[in-house]
Amino acid sequence: MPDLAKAYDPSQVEDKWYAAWEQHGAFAAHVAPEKQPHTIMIPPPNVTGMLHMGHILNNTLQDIFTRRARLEGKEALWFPGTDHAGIATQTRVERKLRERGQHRRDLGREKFLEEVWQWKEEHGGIILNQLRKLGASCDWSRTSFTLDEGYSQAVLTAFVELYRRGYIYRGLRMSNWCPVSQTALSNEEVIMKPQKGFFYKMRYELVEPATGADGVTRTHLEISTTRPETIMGDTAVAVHPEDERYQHLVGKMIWRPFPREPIPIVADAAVDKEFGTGALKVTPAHDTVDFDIGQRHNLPILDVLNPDGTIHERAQVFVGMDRFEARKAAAQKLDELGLLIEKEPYENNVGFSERADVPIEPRLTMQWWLRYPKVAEAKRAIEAKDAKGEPLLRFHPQRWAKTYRHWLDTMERDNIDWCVSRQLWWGHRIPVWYKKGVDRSALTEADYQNPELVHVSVEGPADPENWEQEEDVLDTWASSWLWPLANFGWPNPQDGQKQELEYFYPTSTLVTGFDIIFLWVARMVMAGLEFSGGDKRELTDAEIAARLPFRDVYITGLIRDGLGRKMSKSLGNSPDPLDLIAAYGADALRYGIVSIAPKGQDIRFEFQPAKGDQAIQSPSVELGRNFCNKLWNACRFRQMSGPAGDNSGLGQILRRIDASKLDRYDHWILHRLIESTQGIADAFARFEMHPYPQELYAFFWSDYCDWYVEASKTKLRDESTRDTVLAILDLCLRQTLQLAEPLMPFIAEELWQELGYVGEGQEFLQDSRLCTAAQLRRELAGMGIALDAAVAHQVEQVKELITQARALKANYNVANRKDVALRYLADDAAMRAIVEENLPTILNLIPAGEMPTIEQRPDGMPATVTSLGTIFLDLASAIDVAAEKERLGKELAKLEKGIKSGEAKLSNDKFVNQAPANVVEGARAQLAETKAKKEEIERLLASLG
RNA sequence: GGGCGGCUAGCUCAGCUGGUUAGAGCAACUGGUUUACACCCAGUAGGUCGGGGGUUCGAAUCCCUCGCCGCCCA
Repeated sequence: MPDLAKAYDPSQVEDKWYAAWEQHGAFAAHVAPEKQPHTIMIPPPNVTGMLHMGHILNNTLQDIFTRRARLEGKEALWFPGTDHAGIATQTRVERKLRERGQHRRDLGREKFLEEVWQWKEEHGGIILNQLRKLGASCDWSRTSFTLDEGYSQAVLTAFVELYRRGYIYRGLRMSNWCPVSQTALSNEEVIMKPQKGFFYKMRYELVEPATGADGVTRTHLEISTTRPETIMGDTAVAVHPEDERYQHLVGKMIWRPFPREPIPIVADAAVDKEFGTGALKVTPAHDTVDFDIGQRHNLPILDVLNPDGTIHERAQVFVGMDRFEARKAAAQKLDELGLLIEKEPYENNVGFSERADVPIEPRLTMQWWLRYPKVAEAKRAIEAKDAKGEPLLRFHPQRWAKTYRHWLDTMERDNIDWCVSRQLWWGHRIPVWYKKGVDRSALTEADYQNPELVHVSVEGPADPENWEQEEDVLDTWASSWLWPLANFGWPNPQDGQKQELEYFYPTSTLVTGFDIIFLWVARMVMAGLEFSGGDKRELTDAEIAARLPFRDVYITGLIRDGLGRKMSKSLGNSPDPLDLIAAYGADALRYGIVSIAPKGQDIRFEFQPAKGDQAIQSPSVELGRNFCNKLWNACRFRQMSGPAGDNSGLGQILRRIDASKLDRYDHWILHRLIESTQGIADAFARFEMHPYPQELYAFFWSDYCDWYVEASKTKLRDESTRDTVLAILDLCLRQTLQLAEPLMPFIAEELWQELGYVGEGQEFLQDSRLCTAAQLRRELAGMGIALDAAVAHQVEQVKELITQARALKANYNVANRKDVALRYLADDAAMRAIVEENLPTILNLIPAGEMPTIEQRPDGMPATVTSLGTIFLDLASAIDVAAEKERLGKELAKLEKGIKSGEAKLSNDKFVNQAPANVVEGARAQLAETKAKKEEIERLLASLG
């Protein structure tokens, strides 16, 4: 009796093995010079985050790459950790304080940070434990956090170095301001969203009426805007210098309606003549285009908004009102003044704060800026080729390199700098100190270089009592861009870390979503190029290759719901992955998510939430669960089929095979095993994970279970072949478990242990080594088993014959009769040999009671024509001649179509002469086979009268 | 406005540098439980590969063009 239960139950298996792996330090990686390193740095999730479907996909893939590398004998390190997520975490703690009626300023900086650390301690480990449920084989002993002591040193060092190298400056510039978080943001954290609003057409009164070239005298100028609440900040009206309608007005004054004040009309090429009325109200404090116009015309900057988005006293009207309330109020006031012409519905793109999800305000603020280093080198990384002709930095799928490239081009062309300061407390405080009493807003560029006034260092000034530290902290991405470096102790490696950095860096593969190619991937590349190695302005290709933080970037798609919508909390269309694990098991979820993840495309994940006592449901995860169960039961069948043999290694299993006892099926399944091993290896080499579960499924389910195991049942009853067949089953299962382990580690481990595959001195499946297709072929050859592709092809023909026979039975409604009598007719002796040799198996698989070979075509029997000959179904009663004729007629038409196309091709001299010989030969062979079938069907039809 | 994708069976997608008569899974339909698995087995049906043009002996595949759909950057 088998030890295995009738159905696979992941709950009995998963936690047990994860605990065992962790206890034995199975995922710990060490410097091992004799082995090739394989390193993956986890994209650090937010420390207070929760696992969502995106994490499942992303981390399953990382685990697959890591576990596969282990099986290939590499020293595989998957480095885990979390990100302090400045805005997100601070916002959550502030929300908690608000519930207590407090504000962070009430506590002061230090006390507030204590609160955040407290929150981090309570909620910080959750997501990492969730990853354990998924089976993630991270080296947890290394778990890192971007605000750890050592990591912080690295972040501050990077800042100080960049400052020293001249990449960092402080300046009053237009930046993206989030009125909710009350901090500046970088361009990359602003999401453009189409927003429904109104386009207000209004008129401003000219101080003096003016007569144009057309002789018409105007008293007003029409202007359109989507933001009337900024009228109070207008310091000019601008028109295009070549706009004939307005040329006579340039240089004149016009009344700002409220507060009523004359402002100039200027000419500026930035104005779009075609847009709206072609006249633009200029609010330099609240729009980047307007700011630039203001700079060109020396216009005053009148900021009428408070940091929280309410109206400032300077505006004189609507003071204290929220900006959106003020918009309505301003429109109404325009109307009251008779200045509003019309208000039409309008949709435009508005920048939203990624975290707070509110429209950002372009605002003139003092911030710290970083000129991106090594932009040219970052571009060369995808262009320069290594010795094998591959790019130094590879994106998978490759097209994402274009996106990466496009962003770098824009940064370079438009001189866009990175705003790295944040007006937050949770983060790395900028390591800059100002001499007490210094007016910071008055500091010049030269002052910043004067150590008497400004101190920049990691340690801080020696006399801190005389200095005040900068209040701002750094953008979280300005810490995570050092992730691959800082985690190995850069810039001050402690004991042993120096070798670690040398060994594990550059890392192998980065797995991440396309949405952070700019935020993270490109910046990590630049940080690696700038810091991994000495201070050097320009790098050679070899230096780029050595400094890059990773070689391959695997870009995943975005998970959407069944309707194609982005998954979000507010829509409630995102399943809790832990519910799915509870319902189906982690392996099933991993299988399901990888099998629906096409290359780099968005992924639709269908599911039905739990309802009543009905657990959560998902078709793709169900597929994974079914596959697990199939794997389980195939192993269960193996246990039931005979006593266990020595399975402790590939060699031990091979020695149990008697090569002389192998038949066509054995050759065929071993051939397929090698093909699948190769197919999966190819998928890994190309970084295409979609074919991986498919190949496993096709081999294991469709070939091994549906055909080989079924065929082997006859031979298992025969004492003379039994041991050899058992050894082949063991061999196939062993290789399958190894191939499946990266995808489904839990069930693979359980079955590996259960079937006794654990080798001498080994503990887990991961301690074994995966044979390549070539090695496997060699090992088999070493045992006198030379696989013959022609023999494998014959089995495909036998499969076709069986399928045809089954279909014939089904057509006559005797599909489930096992005792039907068939007749077999073939002129070709070779064909007959194949069929007769395999007859017991064939009869078993059809199934049929008998199928003697006959010499004469019998009358009155329905038949089917296969590539190995004709099969007749002997029905005791007369057949339905009309129905049989119709069926054969349809088949005949299909064949004739094939013949027509084949003949057309072969009668074309150009095809015969120009196409490759094997293609022509293939066409000939197929035509001959199709013709033979057709002729046979014609004979059958004739015999029906 | 600039750029990047997608359009193949009812649904989700494979079909890579052009080469046999276009595939898979799911769903549908028919039939099945004598002991690996109903989380199963066997079978059936379903596509003029978004439209049009071109290159070629040969196009789902390459080129042009048009049409939708999605995303990114302005």
